[in-house]
Amino acid sequence: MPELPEVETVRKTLKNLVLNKTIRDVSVFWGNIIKTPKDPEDFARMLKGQTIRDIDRRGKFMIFYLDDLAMVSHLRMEGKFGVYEASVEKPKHTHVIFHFTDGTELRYNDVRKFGTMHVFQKGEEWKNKPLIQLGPDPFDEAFTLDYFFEKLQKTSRNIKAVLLDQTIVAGLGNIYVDEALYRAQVHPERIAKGLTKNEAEQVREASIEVILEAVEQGGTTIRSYLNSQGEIGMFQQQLRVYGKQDAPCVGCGSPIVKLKVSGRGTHICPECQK
DNA sequence: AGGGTTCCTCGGACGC
DNA sequence: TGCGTCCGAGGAACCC
Repeated sequence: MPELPEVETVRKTLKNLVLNKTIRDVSVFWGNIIKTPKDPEDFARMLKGQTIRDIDRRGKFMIFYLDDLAMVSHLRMEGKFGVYEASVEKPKHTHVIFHFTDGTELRYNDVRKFGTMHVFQKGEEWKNKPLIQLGPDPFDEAFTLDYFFEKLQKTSRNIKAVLLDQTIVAGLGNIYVDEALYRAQVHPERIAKGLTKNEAEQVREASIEVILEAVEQGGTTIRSYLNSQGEIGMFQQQLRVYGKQDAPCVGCGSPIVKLKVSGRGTHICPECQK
């Protein structure tokens, strides 16, 4: 499940592979992935002849900058980008292919078909969904304690739901929220407005710390995540609660418990998180 | 405002 | 034991 650290790792590895390549044509095999413009043929027409100039990222979104366009891509659960020679056989679940003029192609593969792509004229990407409402990255200087604490005051949702809300802070998903709340020793079902300012700061700092460590480690590979060079991440070795149900807590030895919070599988140490 | 539903496929669990 | 069936996993848009 690509969250910020996995998307950042994909961004870095993919950038080396596609920079300055020119799109000759685009094939879309599953149209629902293309959200803007609505018609996949218009999407393909816009991209033809454009050269990839940069790849940026905000939260879990990658932003491909071309000559005149910005392509915003979300991998959701299982989306993957890879660059191949056109002669290499196309595997199952390849839904979009960007054919380059040099005989290679950028392929988008996604078993669940949940990923999305939007193309805008450059500059329009921040004025439209999906980027317009996105909050800051956790390590962005805009993610201050005052900002975060004020957001917490305004909602009766639990703290886990708030951390998963991409309009508040962008990039945390189920894995890193569980890890951050464990490190902050805060129970995921705590009502956001009930946290003290000190607890909010613990949560904020733990979120930043977990995300930075995971970026450093090239992300977390659970089941299927690989970067664009086919390499796994290493952060799964640092996980303390996610997927660790029944294992002893590294802090106190009590068994890690799995429960459901806001409809999500959630992992906690019931002794350490209050 | 916030909870429920939807998208989609696979693999693991379950039943016989 | 082996095979078929069912359901959970999950991010975010959309609906009420």
